[in-house]
Amino acid sequence: MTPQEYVEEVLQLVESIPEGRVMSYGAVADALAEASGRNSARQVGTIMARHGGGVPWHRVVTSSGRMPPGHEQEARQRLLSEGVPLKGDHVDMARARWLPGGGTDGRPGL
DNA sequence: CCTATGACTAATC
DNA sequence: AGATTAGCCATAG
Repeated sequence: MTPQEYVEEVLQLVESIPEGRVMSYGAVADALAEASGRNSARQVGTIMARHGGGVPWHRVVTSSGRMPPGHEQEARQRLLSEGVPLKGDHVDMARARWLPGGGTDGRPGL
């Protein structure tokens, strides 16, 4: 698994995130750990910073629901437009968190 | 090989 | 709830 292939995997997963849902960097890293062998939230963040253009990067936030520095306003706008549950200036991770392969919405209970 | 860095995370204060 | 600290880990020099 070359670094660029890992990047492709990350981008692919990010694109698979449905509207109104988000994933944390750690979740992305964890989900791709199976397909890539590595896992680290920082890695995913760095990859998004470099290659995040072209995918709905705003659907990827920190575990606290914070948005990438320098794009807070941008991300907030997009998330709001897509119906992502926001909690003031950050994403309501309790509701917006999404996991791949969870079916159509992946939301357990609630 | 060692050091520095970063769109992270979790624990404390 | 915001700020700080320490841990983590791959990439780049």
